[in-house]
Amino acid sequence: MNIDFNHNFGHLFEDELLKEIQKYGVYREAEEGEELIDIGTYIEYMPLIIHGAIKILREDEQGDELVLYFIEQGDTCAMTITCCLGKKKSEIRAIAETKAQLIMIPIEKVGEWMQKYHSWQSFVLQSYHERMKELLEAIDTIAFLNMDERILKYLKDKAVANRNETIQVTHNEIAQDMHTSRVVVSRLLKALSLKGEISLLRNQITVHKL
Amino acid sequence: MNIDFNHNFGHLFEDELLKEIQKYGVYREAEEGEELIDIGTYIEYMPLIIHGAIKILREDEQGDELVLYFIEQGDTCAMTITCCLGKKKSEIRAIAETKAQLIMIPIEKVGEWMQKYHSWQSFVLQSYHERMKELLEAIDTIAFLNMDERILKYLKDKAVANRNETIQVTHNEIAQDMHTSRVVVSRLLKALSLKGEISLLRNQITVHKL
DNA sequence: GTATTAATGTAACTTAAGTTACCAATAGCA
DNA sequence: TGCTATTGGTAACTTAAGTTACATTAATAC
Repeated sequence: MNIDFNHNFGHLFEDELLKEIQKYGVYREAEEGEELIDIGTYIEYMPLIIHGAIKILREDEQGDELVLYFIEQGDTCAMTITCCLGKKKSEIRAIAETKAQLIMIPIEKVGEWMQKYHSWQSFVLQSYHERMKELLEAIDTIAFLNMDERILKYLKDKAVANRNETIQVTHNEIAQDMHTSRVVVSRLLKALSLKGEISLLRNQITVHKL
Repeated sequence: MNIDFNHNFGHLFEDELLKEIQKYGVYREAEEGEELIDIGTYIEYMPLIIHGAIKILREDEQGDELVLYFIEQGDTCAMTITCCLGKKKSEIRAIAETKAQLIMIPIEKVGEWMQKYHSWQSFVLQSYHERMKELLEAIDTIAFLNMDERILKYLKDKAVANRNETIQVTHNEIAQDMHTSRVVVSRLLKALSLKGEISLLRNQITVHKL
């Protein structure tokens, strides 16, 4: 089994479960920008991220997007779990933020292991709790913060997900992820750079004080 | 056991589990407006709602509130589940929207039954999924809707929770629940009534086309 | 190098929402 | 009945954010 897998998940699970993951899990790689899950599709696997980061976003009827949060290695996408178990359609879209390596667990195993392995049950419930907290944080952000604070938070989250305080991104991409307009983003980025929070270059932003 | 309990939960659980619930569950009543869970407190019981409705809300550092959603009889508060299992603090506040009757399940039983009873595991995971969907809907609402649409949705949700298309509420209460100001609420309520969506009386709003 | 495209800067304006201030209507109570 | 507190109405203004329009700059293709 992959060395990164053991690094991220090895200590969480008992040996027997690790063997089962090795047996039934399917290894997969994703390129940056690749769509892993689309809204409205049925999910057959639950992904465990062993390397890289994934961007989770929501879309309204008009196709306008809003990034909810980033998930990273050691995480899973909790939204997929009951989608799997209940054969429900996905409520969110998942896009590889960076090149990523995943282990895909077939849905039938997810429920089976919940009863069989206590460590797996804890992991699944813990994942739910983490994702719930992320959603609440997303709500706080859009409900209680101004657009400039939201942009700064987005940049910091993105920098953490990319493990680099300098990120490659255009103003237009930010505008799409935050469900606002490019002009507004440019205006507020300028203000943030004047306040010394960030440095701007074409296609590139460096976040200070991460 | 309470007749409403059997009506709402009886068909979900096997007999043996129902007996355990009867044995370990603690019956509780709550008056309208009573706080059931506060942010930052440790949770010892997971509530099953057998009658009434509960309002779930979020608060920022300044103490500004935002109502996330209402839960009703037959539901539980999924946020409490991992709070229980992981001995975490509550991320939300829960207030009885109406007079309510609850069965409080002690935390140690919640995890135990997850492994023991498949119907309980399904119920808990299903609850998580429902609450996750509610949070996503809350995000859609604040991210994609204008304030007038948000107010109308709030009124409809509240009417459903109260099982009455006429609700007793002041403009100021709405403003607090929606994290806006009373003047804005009055202005938009007037516009909604002119559009024929609602009827206004002092302390009372009737929602048409529920 | 020059043309083309993508990215960014910026002014000027519109709109939704928040704020302040004050008044009127109603309910509840002494 | 009249006083008081709560509730709601509304005008006038401010502010944050969204929009339109166009200019400038940097990257890339040719």
